[in-house]
Amino acid sequence: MKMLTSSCPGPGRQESAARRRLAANARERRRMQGLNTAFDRLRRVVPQWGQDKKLSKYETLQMALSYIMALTRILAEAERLGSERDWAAAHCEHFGRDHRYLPALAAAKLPGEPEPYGQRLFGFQHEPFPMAS
DNA sequence: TAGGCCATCTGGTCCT
DNA sequence: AGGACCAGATGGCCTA
Repeated sequence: MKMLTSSCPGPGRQESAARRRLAANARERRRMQGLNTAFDRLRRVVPQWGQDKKLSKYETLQMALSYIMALTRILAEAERLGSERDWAAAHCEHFGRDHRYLPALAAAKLPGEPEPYGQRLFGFQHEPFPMAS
């Protein structure tokens, strides 16, 4: 005797499948919302050249990568300079005493400057990911 | 109007 | 079996 299988969907089975699909859709929506929340948090800590337009997800990832690399370079420089005192002095020399928040600093445009300060200072630019063709 | 970006749905795959 | 993750398809919104 053959049992009922997926090749013979009864009304109950169809209903169950539809319910599971809807549940999966809802989970996927929540998952993507979580991902977008994470992107928003990342956007807030990453420099944004010109505050007018929100970075796209792709741009956010690129900017985060460039930013981390820039900060890594700064840390390496600090190590090279030796003591924290030397580093602080060098930092003030480069950035001025009142600049403590790097993203804002990096994104800031000086009057008459064509590009943001950080971009000029760090050679800060997009380093595109290899895109699948 | 074309192109870019995004949200959502959907089916497939892998893991527990 | 069910959940998480992923990628493709689709349609909506916005901007140049």
